[in-house]
Amino acid sequence: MMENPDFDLRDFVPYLLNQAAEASSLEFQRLYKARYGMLRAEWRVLFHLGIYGRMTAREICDRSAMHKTKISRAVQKLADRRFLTRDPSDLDRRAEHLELTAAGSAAYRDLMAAAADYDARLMQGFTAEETALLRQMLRRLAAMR
Amino acid sequence: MMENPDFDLRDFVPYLLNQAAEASSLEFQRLYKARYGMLRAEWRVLFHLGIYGRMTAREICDRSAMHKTKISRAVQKLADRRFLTRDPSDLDRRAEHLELTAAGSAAYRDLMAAAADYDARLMQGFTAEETALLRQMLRRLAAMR
DNA sequence: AGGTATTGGTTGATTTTGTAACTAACAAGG
DNA sequence: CCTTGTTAGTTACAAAATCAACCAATACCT
Repeated sequence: MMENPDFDLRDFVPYLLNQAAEASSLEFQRLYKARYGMLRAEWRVLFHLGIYGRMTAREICDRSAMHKTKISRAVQKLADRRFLTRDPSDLDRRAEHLELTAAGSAAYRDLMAAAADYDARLMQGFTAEETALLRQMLRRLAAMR
Repeated sequence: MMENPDFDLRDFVPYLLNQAAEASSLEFQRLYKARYGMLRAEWRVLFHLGIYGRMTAREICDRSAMHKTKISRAVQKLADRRFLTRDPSDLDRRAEHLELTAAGSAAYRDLMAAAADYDARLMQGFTAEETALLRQMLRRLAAMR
């Protein structure tokens, strides 16, 4: 527990991360909200299913580190909008396999393209090396939980 | 709007930022919650007043990019706990100058030391150069809003 | 001065999130 | 089988965030 009298809270990494996360999410958030009326949890579930394909809520939970109630509610809304189907598992009748419908898949591809575009814009002031290092550091920090 | 068919959403910077922000905030959040029963908004107001000294809610709002209702409620709670005093401004009678009390100041210094410590632990797997670059990039991303 | 717009700050209603408790299904051990 | 423990997912309730409306003070404009 060493003291550091020169520490400036404006440099506190969790604080900076939160500021950067909020600022960088804002515009994209408006996009999926405006286009599909989605919340962040819904967008995340959508994109997990888009990337990994058919999977259960539990698997999304493991991979995304979202809380299971958030996922449960997001899945419900996406199912209401016919963006995904729920298919009870034969092996474990508690679990359901979730899978994007054609509409869900289209929304996923649309938002994925928008995200790629947005990401490029966001990072355009940085070099490729800086961006790669940033991603790598963020992944490590995220994995520390 | 150029297409990038190779883009992986797991590399989407806003997503990584959110994951890293959440993971890195978690432990520290528990600390100020346990020690002072504070919410994140309260801790932020506290530390803005600790850093900048006497200032109004509006100034905190500008500097922190928190919503004014969150600040208003955080200020109320901190005032209830006698962590700050509210002093109506002479120049503008709508505004109040906020200032930490001795107790508020002590809490600030305590948490500030804990933050410094936590920050060091968080970044100990990275080089000083990497950490400096990370901070710099986060500041730029945060300022983009 | 008088009218209108803007600003600092608060409040209440609505939405979203987090916490716990719960149901139903499975699993392991005897 | 029967008990105990665990797991997938949902629901109910409490805590918190967001949004719109609001009040009072100030600024702007003529």
